[in-house]
Amino acid sequence: MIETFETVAKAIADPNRVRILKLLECGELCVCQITAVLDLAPATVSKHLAMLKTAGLLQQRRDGKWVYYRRADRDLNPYAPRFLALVGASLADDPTTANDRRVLAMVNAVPLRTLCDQGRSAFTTKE
Amino acid sequence: MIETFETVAKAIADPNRVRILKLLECGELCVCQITAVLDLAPATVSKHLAMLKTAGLLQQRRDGKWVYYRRADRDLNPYAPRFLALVGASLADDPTTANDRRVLAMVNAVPLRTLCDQGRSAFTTKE
DNA sequence: GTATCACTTTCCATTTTGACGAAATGATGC
DNA sequence: GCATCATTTCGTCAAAATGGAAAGTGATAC
Repeated sequence: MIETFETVAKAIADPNRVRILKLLECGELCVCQITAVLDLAPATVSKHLAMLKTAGLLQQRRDGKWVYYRRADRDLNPYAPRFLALVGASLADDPTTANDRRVLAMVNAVPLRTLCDQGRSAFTTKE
Repeated sequence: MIETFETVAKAIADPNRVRILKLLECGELCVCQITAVLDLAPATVSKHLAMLKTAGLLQQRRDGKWVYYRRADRDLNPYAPRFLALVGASLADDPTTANDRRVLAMVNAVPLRTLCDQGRSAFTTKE
């Protein structure tokens, strides 16, 4: 019980994982899109996503080569919904959150193929 | 902002600190009482309490030699109330929480002086 | 004043975490 | 079959977290 609680609490206790949760409030995203916004190594993002999934906060869906993550709708962890609600009610006016959303808009403007090929430079070097 | 959030989230992400928060739902407690229930070194408990206080989850009060901690009533951290509510709504039927409350009852049955002198043995070796 | 007591701070050892590159996986497309 | 591509797992490292013993603080009692 308390171990289950701990798993979710620890999952929330990292700023990059919270950024991921805030991003996914706008809808599901592919790993390469999340990677582009966070500006971290793919391996790092993948591990964060795995932890959030283990904590029951996220669910996974594969579509061809791409893997999409979204906020969990079924509750695999009894504490997950409460934590998701808490994150949802927090950081609405946080600068990092706001900036991530701005970057996400640029990411969304680029086709997935281009994004995977060129990574961040697909939109940062776009005058 | 997100750093402030992170501070509280990290404070919650340790089982012993959650145990402390659950204990303090019953009312304020002296450090030696908390130490007796958790069965950890005083230095360790003190450090956990300091972290919870820094996170804005707890407040402190000195009464003579004794220092009492209680859940924060003023919000020093904007996210603290939400986290306190979340913990309050969780782990009601957790075995660790239940056992801690049982031990707390025994601790409360012993005068503070005796408890500080003898520590845990003040009630564990009471046939 | 000094001694004592409850607690806190300062180390230090051990464990855990977060990050990345390199190699492995698993699906697509030829 | 094989090559390619998005993602994951593995191995490694530095940084952070946990726990406790020892020293330090600050209040009480004499």
